[in-house]
Amino acid sequence: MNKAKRVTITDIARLAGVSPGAVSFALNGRPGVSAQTRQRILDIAEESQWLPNSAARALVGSHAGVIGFAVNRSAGTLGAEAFFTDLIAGVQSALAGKRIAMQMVLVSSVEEEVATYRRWHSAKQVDGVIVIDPRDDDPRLPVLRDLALPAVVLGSHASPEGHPATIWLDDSQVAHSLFDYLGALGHRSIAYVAGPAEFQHTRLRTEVLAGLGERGVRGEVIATDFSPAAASTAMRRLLSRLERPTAVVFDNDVMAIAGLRVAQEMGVPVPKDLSVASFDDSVVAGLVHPSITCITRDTFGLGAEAAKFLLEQIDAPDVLADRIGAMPQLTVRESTAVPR
Amino acid sequence: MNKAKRVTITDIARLAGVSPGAVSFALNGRPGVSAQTRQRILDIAEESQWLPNSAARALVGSHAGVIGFAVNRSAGTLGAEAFFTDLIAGVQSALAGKRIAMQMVLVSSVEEEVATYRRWHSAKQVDGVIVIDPRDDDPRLPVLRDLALPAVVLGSHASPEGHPATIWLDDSQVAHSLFDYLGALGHRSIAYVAGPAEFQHTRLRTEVLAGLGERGVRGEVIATDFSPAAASTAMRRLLSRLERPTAVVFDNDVMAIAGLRVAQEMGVPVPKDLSVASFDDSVVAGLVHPSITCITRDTFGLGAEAAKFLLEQIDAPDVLADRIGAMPQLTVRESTAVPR
DNA sequence: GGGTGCAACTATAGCGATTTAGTAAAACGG
DNA sequence: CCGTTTTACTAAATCGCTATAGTTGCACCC
Repeated sequence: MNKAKRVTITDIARLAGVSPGAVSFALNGRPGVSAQTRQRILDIAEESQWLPNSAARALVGSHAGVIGFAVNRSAGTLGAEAFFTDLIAGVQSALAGKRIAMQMVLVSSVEEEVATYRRWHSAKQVDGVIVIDPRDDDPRLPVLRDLALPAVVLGSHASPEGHPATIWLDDSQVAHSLFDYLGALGHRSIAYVAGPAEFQHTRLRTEVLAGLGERGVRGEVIATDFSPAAASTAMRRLLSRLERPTAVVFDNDVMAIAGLRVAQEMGVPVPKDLSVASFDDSVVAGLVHPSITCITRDTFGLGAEAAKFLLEQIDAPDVLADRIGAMPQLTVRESTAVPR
Repeated sequence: MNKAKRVTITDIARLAGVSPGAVSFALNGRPGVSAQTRQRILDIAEESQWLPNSAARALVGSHAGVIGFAVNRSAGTLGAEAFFTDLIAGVQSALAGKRIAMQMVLVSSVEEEVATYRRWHSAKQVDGVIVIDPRDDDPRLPVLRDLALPAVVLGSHASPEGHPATIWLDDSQVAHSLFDYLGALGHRSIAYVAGPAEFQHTRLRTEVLAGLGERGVRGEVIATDFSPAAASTAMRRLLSRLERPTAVVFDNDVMAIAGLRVAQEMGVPVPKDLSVASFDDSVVAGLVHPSITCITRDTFGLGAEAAKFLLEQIDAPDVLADRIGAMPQLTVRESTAVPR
């Protein structure tokens, strides 16, 4: 068995004939060694394939070299939505090359999420976290503030400026761009099959839809748990009524696809008799037939920006300036049309 | 600003009036302290919300408390496939409760993947890894063996038994269950739109299809990069020919959905004139119209099993007994039928 | 020429756990 | 009741790295 003993800075120090301290200076680009010695040390480190032991580094108090991502979704809905993988892929793209890893954990409640942050902080396991799905009166934000754990929140929330840093996503704008589009097409009865009511974006979207009332649009909201089954049920109920809505908007693409299927099963032609749209895009939304009109967000880019922002904040926790996320675009596809 | 100073075993030792060593014994259920003292220490630790500093633990040489997962897929195809999220969700389910985290990284080549394993091992960043998509002559396996890094490989590969441990997935069986089904329906010309040729499962499936030649089935393989665009192109080419295949099988569900759309665009009724099937299932595959006949694998369960197996191996690296993964099932849906 | 400054290092003290060796007191045994 | 084992601890080393306080040696300058 290959023992593969790990190379430490002490080994390098011995090889270079200097003290471990000098090696540390050299490897971290700190003053305290001559250019010549520094180069010699770097060469030896390279040759002997030295890699820093992250545990030791984390212990001495600098960085853990890890950012954390706690996802509060059931395992089932996780796999269905492309949002997470896209976001993660974006985060990874920003982390590539840097010696920073991402730790991910699935939690099943906000309480558990908060506990995870506490544990991560206490165990010095992560340097910062990415937080999604802000809620009204979000219990996570004060905790992150208390722990002084660097964080980037994606979305819009009521918290005052400052920690935690936020990439603001203007959900009202987003809701407007989709609902206004449907209104402009002539739809006067729109149903919105939403996710859980406690999410901030659900509330904002609901408000925007309600706001269209002045313009003669009757809106209706059905809360679900994001599952395709719930979407099917909602759709079936909507289409069984005498007064059907002429457009149904879903919170994500999987629910929209589920809804689409129900419409087809019930013989309701889309988009002729019914328009369908989704607040979330994905590759598949553009591939099904009819393809689904969606709000297209650069989730990958968002993930990358979030990671970069987080890293900046970890480096300089005091320099805080919230950012505005890229505005999502409306992608009109085949599933929406002028109502009959 | 809340300083939130971290509690260490030294603090607990002081509070309990014992030495840090005794606290360590107590907290780890090791002999060396009286039952009474142990309880007192545990109580104090609980009260003061002590949590082990994982960096310190990793440094002394026990465990890092982290398992690693390096995914070699482009960011784009990652989000499209539910496989990864399902697998990850499964892994997480097995890790929940235990104090073990999962680190994930996206790599873009096998070389980079190998380098990642080297780095992880050298930096003692992970205790073990999960390896997917085995290849012919896989360069990763000898490296893992050399590093003696605990690992679990998912799939079938040519390596002799022993390290790394494997959960064998019988891809020939899987291929048989799908291709034989199509053959039994009466299909005599089957196209297989596959992933990259270097994957072991691509080869095995190709072999099975070729084997059907004796029974009068003409098979044909088109290699792609797993992207829906490539699937569309392949499908368009297949359907433009005079002699169309009567069934097309895709390596994953997203490609199948892309192919389905092409068929619909070209006015080829599915399943009447063309059967479509996929080697990978997902929620969406069952929701599109027509729903797609798939090989359904309990990916979530597989992830959970892989994680459990890996943890066992980390605990006892010498006790190795490969396992047989659960056999995937054929899920017949609307997209396949007797050919005209 | 002796004080001052600076560059280039070394020595050493942690960080928070684990772990081994050592020690005092209690229990045991004949 | 004395020698031996066991119990219940403490003291101290250790992991790999960082950071701070020295310690040289050499140039500079009035």
